[in-house]
Amino acid sequence: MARGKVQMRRIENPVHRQVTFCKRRAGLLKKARELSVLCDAEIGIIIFSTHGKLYELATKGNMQSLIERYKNSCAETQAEGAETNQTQETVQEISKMKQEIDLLQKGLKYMFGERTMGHMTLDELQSLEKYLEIWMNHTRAAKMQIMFMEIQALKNKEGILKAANELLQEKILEQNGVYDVSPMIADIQYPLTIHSDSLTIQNELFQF
Amino acid sequence: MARGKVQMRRIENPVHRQVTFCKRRAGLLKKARELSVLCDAEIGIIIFSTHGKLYELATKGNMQSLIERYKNSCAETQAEGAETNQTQETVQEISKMKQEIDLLQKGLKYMFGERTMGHMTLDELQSLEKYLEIWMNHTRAAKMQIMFMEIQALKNKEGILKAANELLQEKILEQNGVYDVSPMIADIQYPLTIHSDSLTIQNELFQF
DNA sequence: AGCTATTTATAAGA
DNA sequence: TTCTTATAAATAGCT
Repeated sequence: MARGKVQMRRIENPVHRQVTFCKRRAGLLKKARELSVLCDAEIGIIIFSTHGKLYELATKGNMQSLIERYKNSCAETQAEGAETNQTQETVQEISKMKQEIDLLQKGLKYMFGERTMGHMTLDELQSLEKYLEIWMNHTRAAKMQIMFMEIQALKNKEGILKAANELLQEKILEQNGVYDVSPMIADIQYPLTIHSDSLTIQNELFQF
Repeated sequence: MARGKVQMRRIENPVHRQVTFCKRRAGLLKKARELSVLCDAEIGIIIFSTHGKLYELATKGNMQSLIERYKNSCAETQAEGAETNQTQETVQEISKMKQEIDLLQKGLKYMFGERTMGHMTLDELQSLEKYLEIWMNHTRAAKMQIMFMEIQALKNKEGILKAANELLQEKILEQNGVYDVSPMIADIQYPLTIHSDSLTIQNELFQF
């Protein structure tokens, strides 16, 4: 496209190919981001280089949620058993978050649109993004703590229950030396469905 | 890119946006095919238009196999359930975070200090803070998911243990009708100390 | 990694 | 949609 037309076939010179890969890859991802912004589209790109190195882009949310959406959109219902229930509710949460992200993007455009964005280089924007990220840790930390306490409480509960189980088993063995109770735990079916109450914390944390 | 520079923001005119979407989508897919041929790369593109219509491209094989390859390639990154307990590392992480917060505050002053901060009202700053917060959800979401899975796993464990307890208590009552075992749980001391291994998730979540 | 001469992509208009 | 065309972007070949 410059200094000579290029033939649409695999570039045989490895150095030349690597350079072109690098340049065009950057160009492709830029174009994708532009299309996403200009036309409000959700775009995901996965690139594997000749030697298997992965490059990816997901313009909204993450690649995982995009792939989920893709699979849903393809209507290829793969019966994967109970594990699908978990991801399904998670996907719902993610789409809810996507709405929040859209809101933000509009907000940020309002805040920065004409004032600074236009005068900032890509490097500056990347730095800004990093600063914002670090700053938010401060705000998040408090909310995170709630979650850690929740986890801790659950782990404590687990410990208590395990100890109780052991004592109860000992008690049984005292009373009946030959009866083996350990298979009892294995018999209890593992509950895979995420119950709505387990998502309460999530909702609280995303309210501001 | 012709007959006038275009601003990188959502095109508000729906007709204009649709036309641009159509043109740029074609351009993007063409670029992807070119890159794939020239550099022998495997490329997959998924595009969802504003109204959810799906457009896709997979340069080698089909999208399904590409997604499989993608997941395999990602699997390396997702270290699962590595709960190594190291209180020292946690402390180091916290001080590292404090440094990052300081860095950020300096960075923000640099970014906004003389340019816009001085011209922003308190209301504007508060709005800004809120927007930043919402934006960060995007980045956090993936990490949050790990925590929710952790919580879910613990709740499942709890459920199993509780059920096991009940069965064990029933068993005891069967064998000894007068012995009351319920106080046993209350007798176990509640562990208030947060053990270091429960903070491992925190470390992972604050790494970028 | 930068630098241009060219080729491409595409915004606006028809 | 599709075509045209003036212009903005991307980038091939070199350093």
